[in-house]
Amino acid sequence: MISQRTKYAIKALIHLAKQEKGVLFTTSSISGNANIPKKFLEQILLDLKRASMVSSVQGAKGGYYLSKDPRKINLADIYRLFDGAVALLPCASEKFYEHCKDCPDEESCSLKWGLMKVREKTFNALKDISIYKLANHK
Amino acid sequence: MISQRTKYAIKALIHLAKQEKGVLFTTSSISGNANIPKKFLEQILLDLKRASMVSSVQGAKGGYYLSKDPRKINLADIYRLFDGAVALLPCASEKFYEHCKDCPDEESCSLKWGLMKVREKTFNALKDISIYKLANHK
DNA sequence: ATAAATCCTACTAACTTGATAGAATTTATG
DNA sequence: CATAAATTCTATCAAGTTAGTAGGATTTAT
Repeated sequence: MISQRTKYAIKALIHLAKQEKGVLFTTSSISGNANIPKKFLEQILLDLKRASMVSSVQGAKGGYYLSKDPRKINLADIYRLFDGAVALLPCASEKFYEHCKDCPDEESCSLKWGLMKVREKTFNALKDISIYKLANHK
Repeated sequence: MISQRTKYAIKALIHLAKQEKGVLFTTSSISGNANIPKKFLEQILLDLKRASMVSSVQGAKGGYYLSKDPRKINLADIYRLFDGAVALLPCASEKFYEHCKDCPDEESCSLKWGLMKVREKTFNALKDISIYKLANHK
């Protein structure tokens, strides 16, 4: 399951990607359009900014816009930003690897082996879905 | 991420699958071998029993054994039993479907469409890994 | 100067998770 | 038949996470 944060982030990015580029959107307008609590969305947009997916203009008449080609923003990136590891256990993770305390020998752990296979397939599936695809679907 | 419950369940099932069938294992012995807190494992084995993956013999000299062909127990089944939906949102789930309150039209929701594609790939990956494969790996 | 906007930090209620505890029940065995 | 060994069942709890709220500081167009 993805968190609300991730879900809202994706919806906000789709919203931005549907517009001509260069156009600014305020938190309020995205909030209203995508049905996301405004103050919560503020935090999410800031995180997306820190991750260089969006940029902002401060002050009156300011707002947010996509700062990256929507073909190059995909669900794997967004998922990792808010929810962390794609893998089902830290020991099977690429970006969030952690050693399993209770594992005597990770090399020979068949569970780790299995979960790494799952991770690869899930990662490919997530990576294949870009914001561009979502914004232009149908 | 999978919960500890799911992780322990898989480890316990692998342990049972590695033995000749018909042999009984007590909670204590599995707990010791697979490094799982005993009282916690008790609950997990009961859940696995209710799901017909294992059977038990009560009383002294009792214990648990695999009651299903380990080729037919896979990670998707176990995941769903303890952690629920494979899909990343309830609206994209097959077994745990729930309508999205904030979605005006699920038919045309591109996020749902994307997450269903991800769900299918993840599900196939999970389903492909059986307890038999894990128990006989390497 | 003012209003409109982003930016930043702290807080909190509700829920979930990972256990632990204790007792009831069942059954093999001496 | 008494006992010990095992499953079965239910309740409880501490710690962490999530989803959101609150309030203000800062920036900038007009």
